[in-house]
Amino acid sequence: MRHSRTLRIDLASGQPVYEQIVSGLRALLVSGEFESGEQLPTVRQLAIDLGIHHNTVAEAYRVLAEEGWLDLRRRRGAVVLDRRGPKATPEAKQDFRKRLEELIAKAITNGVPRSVVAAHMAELAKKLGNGGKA
Amino acid sequence: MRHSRTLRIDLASGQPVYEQIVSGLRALLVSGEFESGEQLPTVRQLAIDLGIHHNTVAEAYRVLAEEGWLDLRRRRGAVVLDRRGPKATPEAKQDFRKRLEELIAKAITNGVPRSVVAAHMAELAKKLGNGGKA
DNA sequence: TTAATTGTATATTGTATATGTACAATAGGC
DNA sequence: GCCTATTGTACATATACAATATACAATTAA
Repeated sequence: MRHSRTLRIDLASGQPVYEQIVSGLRALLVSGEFESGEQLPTVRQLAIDLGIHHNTVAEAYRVLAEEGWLDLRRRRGAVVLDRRGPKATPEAKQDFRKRLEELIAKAITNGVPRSVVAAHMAELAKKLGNGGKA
Repeated sequence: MRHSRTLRIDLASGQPVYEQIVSGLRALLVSGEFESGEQLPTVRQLAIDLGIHHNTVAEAYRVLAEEGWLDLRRRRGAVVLDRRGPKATPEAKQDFRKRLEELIAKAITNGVPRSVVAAHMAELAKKLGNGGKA
C-alpha cells in the first residue's frame, strides 16, 4: 500500500478524479515502479486513502485493465501485468505530438520559462533513450 | 481567416470543444504563427468554419483573453496581443513535469515506441532552445 | 441617428462524474 | 461441502458542466 501515498488527488483541479488516478498510476507503471504480479490496493482501500468513493477507484482500475496494465477480478483485487504486446495505434504518434505541443504552450502561458521546459523535455527524452528505467 | 483551417475539432474526442480551440490556438500563438495586432476570425465566422455554435468559440476566446493572449471587444473582434509579461506561477513547473510524464505514459500505452517519443521530445526541446521560433 | 455587426448574457438540454446502495462472485474457515 | 467475509460490479440518482438557442447590449460606420 506504499504506492497509494505517491498518488495525489486534487478535487478542485477540474480534471475528473478517476482520470487523475488513471494518469497517475499509468505513469508509475510505465516508469517501472511496480513489479509484475504485484498487488495493488483494493478499490475500497485506495478510496479510503484518497478520501473518495470506491466506485470512482473502480472506474479507474477498469480503464487500466482495459489497457492491459491490470488483471482485475472479484475477490482477488488488481494485479499488475507484464503487458508485453500493446496494440500499436497508427494515429497515436500524431496525437502525441499535438498534445505535447499543446502542453508546452500551456506551460509557457503559465509563466514557465522556455529554458525550463526545454530542460525537462531533454531530461525525459534521455531517460527514454536509456530504456525508460533509469 | 487562413488560420482557422489549421484548427481541427474532434467532436468525438471527449475533450470539450472549447478546450480544443483554446489548446490549438494557444499552441499556434506560442509558436509565433500570429503577428501582434493581427485579427482573428469573429466568433461567428470561426464557429461556421468549425461547424459549432458561436458561443462555444466565444468561451474559448474568453479564456485566451484572460490569459492575456487576446484583446476581445464587442464590435471589434479578437486581436492578438504581445503578451510581454506573463505572470510567473510557482507550482506551474511541477505541474508541467507531472503532466509531461503522464502524457508520455499515455503515448506508450497507445503503442508509440519509446524511441519515437524520445525523438519528438528532443526535437521540441531543441526548438525551444533556439527561442521557440524555428 | 440608424442599422448592421460583433461580443455577451441567460435559459435549456444533453452528457458525464461521483456517489449511495444493493448485488454477485469467490477465497478461506469450519 | 457450506457459510461468511471480502472484493469487484451494476444501477439509480444528484450534481455539475458543455453546447446550444435565443435574445440582448454595445459600438462602428454610413
